Amino acid sequence: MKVKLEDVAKAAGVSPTTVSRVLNNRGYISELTKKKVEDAIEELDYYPNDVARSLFKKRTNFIGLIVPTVSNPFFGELSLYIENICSSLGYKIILCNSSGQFEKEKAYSTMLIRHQVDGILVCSYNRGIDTYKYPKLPIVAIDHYLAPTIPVVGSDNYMGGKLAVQHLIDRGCLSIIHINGPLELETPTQYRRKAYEDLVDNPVTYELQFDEEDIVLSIRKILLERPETDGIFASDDLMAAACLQVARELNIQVPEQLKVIGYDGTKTTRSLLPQLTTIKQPIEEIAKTSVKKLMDMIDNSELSGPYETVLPVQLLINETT
Amino acid sequence: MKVKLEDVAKAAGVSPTTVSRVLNNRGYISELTKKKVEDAIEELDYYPNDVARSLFKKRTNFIGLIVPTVSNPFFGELSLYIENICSSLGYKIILCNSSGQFEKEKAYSTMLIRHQVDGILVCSYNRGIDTYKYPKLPIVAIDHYLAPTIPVVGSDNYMGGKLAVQHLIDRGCLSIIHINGPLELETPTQYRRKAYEDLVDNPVTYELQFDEEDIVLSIRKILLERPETDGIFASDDLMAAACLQVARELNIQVPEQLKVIGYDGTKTTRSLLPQLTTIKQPIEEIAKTSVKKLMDMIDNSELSGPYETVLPVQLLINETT
DNA sequence: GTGAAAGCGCTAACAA
DNA sequence: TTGTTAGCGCTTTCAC
Repeated sequence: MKVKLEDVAKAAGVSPTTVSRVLNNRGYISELTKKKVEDAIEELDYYPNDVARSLFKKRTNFIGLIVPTVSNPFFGELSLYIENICSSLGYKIILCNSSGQFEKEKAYSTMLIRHQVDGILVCSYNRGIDTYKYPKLPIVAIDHYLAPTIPVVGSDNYMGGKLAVQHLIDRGCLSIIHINGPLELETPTQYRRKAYEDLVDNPVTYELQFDEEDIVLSIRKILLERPETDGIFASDDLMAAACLQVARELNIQVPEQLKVIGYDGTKTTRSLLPQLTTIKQPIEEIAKTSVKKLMDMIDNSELSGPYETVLPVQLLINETT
Repeated sequence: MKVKLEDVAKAAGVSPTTVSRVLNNRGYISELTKKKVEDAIEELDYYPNDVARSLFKKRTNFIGLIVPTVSNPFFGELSLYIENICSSLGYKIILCNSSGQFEKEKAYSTMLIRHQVDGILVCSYNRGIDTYKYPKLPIVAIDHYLAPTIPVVGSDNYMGGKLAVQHLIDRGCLSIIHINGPLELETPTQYRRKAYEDLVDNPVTYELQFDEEDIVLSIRKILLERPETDGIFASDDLMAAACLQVARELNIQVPEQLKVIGYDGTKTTRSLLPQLTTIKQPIEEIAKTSVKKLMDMIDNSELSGPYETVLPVQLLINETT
């Protein structure tokens, strides 16, 4: 059996209450008793049971984090920051990779509620999950509009799209296409797309719904069909990389014949593909802001501050444009 | 207040036990009672409290996952697979990014024990964390030797190093250097390094202890100091990418003048940098095997099967060699 | 400065 | 087929 508080109490010759007091630094304890208890804890290698504690306190210090997939550089980096910040505040992260699937996300949200998480951070793509309406459950959405009552933290997608497309135009592109990826089923990229459509005369947006290999195939098809294309605004850096790969295969010179701009600008991308011109999202700021907002909601049980927070993005000009 | 089992019982006009039975599909219940209870659950929007359940059952279905950082493509991908598999088995992941720091990892392991996790998966780099000795706590280490009693799952690092270096030799490299990164403080890369040192006449290994920007600087310095270098075996793909970047800056032609091989071969790398020749680790297999082993330990409370599992790696030849 | 007792929400003997 | 009761390990009034 695991050693429990009662065992420590017996070993120290005091009551459970006293041990609890030592553990939580609460109330008056004599130095001597404190020492005895601490020795017993040490001696028995005792770890308090946080499940029991959570049950009593009605607070778990767990935060649920729902992302499409932590293997995507953007969400991986975001998850890292979020976890780090939460950890420094005494919160733990339950990681959920929804794959962008409605059913999965729904199952995860139910699971999180049953586990009594203190709050949920959602960066996934599905609307209409009514679990999120669970009374007084603090939720912050990242870059998505989940429901009218759920606050949103994100970066300026319209501005990002505008910066990207305007940059291509400035560089002399005359036939710019826009490529959207499989993960981007809803909200945020719509603004990037809107910016593109607002700035370009005959917008052509491709929505690629497939995975990796298919993406390369699709892009090859697109470039072969539209040889006049001289600019691509990809909705994320992975897409952009696929464009570069296809261009290499087809002997299209980048940036001379074709300019490519991506989106996200994660550290991973900047390390693996430093040539890529891209729109850099303020990932750490998004993490900080969303966690802060969630903590506010947890502590005050209501939303303070703005319903929506929009953080600035940045154009990183490199060699692909 | 949250609605609890008792509320459901009252609403359905039955005892708490009966509700519990319906919830767990245990024992005999008449269809009628079952229906009444289910209606009440629906009506009240009741979610069982898994904290209470865990306390009673002495089982949380939580698995702790300790990685250096989930933002690294290798660990990001590994975490995804691990979480997916665990989720399909009814387990939840508590994510811990240790940054490879001893103190952090120690704090995380204590936290996990206090939260009564059913097991821990460790892919971090610190030895001598005595928390891992906690009685009968199932632990599986990924690619690291934590302690003699903790089983290890990993890929064949020596073979990986050998494949990489032999490939460079086969391609005609005469002056091959090896670059090790900041995250790689211990075990697994040592075998890669050993293979390198076994195969090369005058091995020169650089251990870069700094972060991103410094790495590029260091590599530039190395290449300027050793212009005869015609082959680099980097200990991971990010390092390799930094080498390529420096080569570009210095106008060194890859692969003509310099050949570069990386390590890991994640999907992210293969998307962002498909030109890179690398050693591909069987990430999904590592995830499957380590979770399976952990589940065995949880269910049988002892280790079955081999203490160490070594999975095969694969040489992916691309354009940088 | 310390202890006794009740209870957090749930489950599982054991009875009925 | 259903209910009564005790208890998982902890914290916290309240009493001493």
